[in-house]
Amino acid sequence: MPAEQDEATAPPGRRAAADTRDALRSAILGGEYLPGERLVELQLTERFRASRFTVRAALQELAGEGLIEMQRNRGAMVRKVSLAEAVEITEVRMVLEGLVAARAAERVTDDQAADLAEIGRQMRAAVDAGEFRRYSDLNQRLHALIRQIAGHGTADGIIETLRGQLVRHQFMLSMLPGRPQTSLPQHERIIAAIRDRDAPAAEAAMRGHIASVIEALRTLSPAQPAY
Amino acid sequence: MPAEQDEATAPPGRRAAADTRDALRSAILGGEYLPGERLVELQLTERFRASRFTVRAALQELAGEGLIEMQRNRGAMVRKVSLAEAVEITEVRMVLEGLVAARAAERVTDDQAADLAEIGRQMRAAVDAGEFRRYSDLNQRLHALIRQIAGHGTADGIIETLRGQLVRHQFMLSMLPGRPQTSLPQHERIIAAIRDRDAPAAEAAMRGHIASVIEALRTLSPAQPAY
DNA sequence: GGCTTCAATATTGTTGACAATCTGTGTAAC
DNA sequence: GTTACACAGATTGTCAACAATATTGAAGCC
Repeated sequence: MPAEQDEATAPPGRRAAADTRDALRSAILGGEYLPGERLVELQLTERFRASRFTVRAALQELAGEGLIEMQRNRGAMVRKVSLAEAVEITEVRMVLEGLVAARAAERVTDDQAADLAEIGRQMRAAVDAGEFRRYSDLNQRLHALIRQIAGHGTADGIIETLRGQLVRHQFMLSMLPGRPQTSLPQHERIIAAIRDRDAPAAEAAMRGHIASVIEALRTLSPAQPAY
Repeated sequence: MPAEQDEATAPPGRRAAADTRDALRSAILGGEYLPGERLVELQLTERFRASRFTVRAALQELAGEGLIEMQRNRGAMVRKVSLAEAVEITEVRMVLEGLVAARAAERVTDDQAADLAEIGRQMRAAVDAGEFRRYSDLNQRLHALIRQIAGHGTADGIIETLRGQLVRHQFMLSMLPGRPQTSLPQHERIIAAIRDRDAPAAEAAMRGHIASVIEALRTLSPAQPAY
């Protein structure tokens, strides 16, 4: 039953709504549209080979995710996230990921604990080798695995939405010298607490980790545009 | 400049998109559409005197809020929130309101502290008088005031969204006998901690309060439909 | 020169119609 | 009696055209 059209082999004709939404989100997250940039429906129509109806539906969904802002009769633009907002968003992530870490500690299986430990080892190797990009990828995998172990759909969805709003800031963060040396032991503490099934320790470790991310964010203040 | 049309005096013609969304949300929250009930676009068109385009936009927004679910080619229905999901949602609220309470403790002014204390006194009076409805209203006002003091837009928006998903469950909760006697001292602890500018205590008190809500939720298990 | 006014243009808001898909019912074959 | 099928009705998905609104630039006035 070929109910869903294969995206790869889709003819040069129109795109489905979900495809357009995903493509536009990737373009925004990939930095092809900068914060504050206007998203004109006609242009998107041409770029994504979709009708205005489809484009508009995609814009509305992304507005719901906080990636863009829409004003009546004035169209959509990529949302600018101020430093203060970035801090707020990360504070929310801090408590949510803390909740998730605690729940992961309660539910982790031996196999999953081994997977966590393996990521921890690779992280240390990456830091030792100075492979920052690889460390950043592992960082994302670690947080994703913890969320998977926790199986907390509600928190997971919110965290994922918030993460999208911060791509630009997080990119700047990963450029900060000395971050890996600071965060590696924090990650290791998180892994250890989950392995030990110590929920309060896991929550505390995760919160401490993200609290230090917030501090680092604040040091970026000058790099932030005025508005 | 009468850019915005006055809702009250709006002619019997079409409704604006935002109005339709708000009206539909109120109808769902007010229980006029039950969980699982299908929301047929044509019916909504007639009820809200809006075009299908407008109705569809409203449905998409409410889907983003988690109030309804949309399936391709199968339309929208009011979301059923299982007990497990209600617990998850309340867990998220627990950590978010904890964050907000801590921040309120850091930022509260003397005037605001006095307002909090006044609500606390009225709560006690309402419990003593057995006025449960009034106590429930005060409960909502208390949480709202704390969030206003904190001024944490990101957490605030998420909490508000989650609250909408739980109206039905919270209604059942307020019917539980003995709840006010349990929650009143918890509320008083929260107020005292914020008044004392003790952020960690405020967070702990708020988390303890909502944790007991979660426990109460779990006792509702048999009242919950199978799916 | 700077400010207001006004028209031209660009862009978004909305509509009704048509196409695609799903759902339920009745019929026929086994 | 049960299953498979096909058809009809209901419902959603998409489109292109039209209406309403905001923006831009130039002309006129002080």
